Amino acid sequence: DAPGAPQRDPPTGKGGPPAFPGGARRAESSPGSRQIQLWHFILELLQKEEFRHVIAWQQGEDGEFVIKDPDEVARLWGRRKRKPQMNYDKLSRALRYYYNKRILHKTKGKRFTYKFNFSHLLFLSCPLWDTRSLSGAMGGQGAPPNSPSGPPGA
DNA sequence: ACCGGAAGGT
DNA sequence: ACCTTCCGGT
Repeated sequence: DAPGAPQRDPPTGKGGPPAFPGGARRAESSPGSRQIQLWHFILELLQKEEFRHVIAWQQGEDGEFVIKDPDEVARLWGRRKRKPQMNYDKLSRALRYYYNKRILHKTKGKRFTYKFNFSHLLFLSCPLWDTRSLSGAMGGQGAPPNSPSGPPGA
């Protein structure tokens, strides 16, 4: 398959989704089809051999990856989101918003290099999960769970 | 290249 | 909420 291929349009129900009373996670349109998030897409590319010339894990550093072809990653992302005017400048701004969310941070001094905070991602997915039990298991092809059903807590 | 504020879109 | 667009500053 092709991660750059756009997703099918989910049938929009009528009325639209009103704000949830609890302020908790409401479905964007329907429970199964939320919009793809950038960090999901990045992981999607990273887990496929066919894109190793475009983006790849940095050897030796846990969760660190390097964008080898920024223009191509931006093109694929724009294709997925149906934003043909996407470029690396805009994509990287979106990545920068992840800094405060503690999903990503920049590896300073290394060009086009960022690092996932897997511990934080796992914690968001499952707050009771003990990350110490799999500290060594994420070098290389770490495959984090696909359940970002985060408890807001706030 | 990289940063982060500001406004806008869905 | 999660980006997209734009842009002045480093």
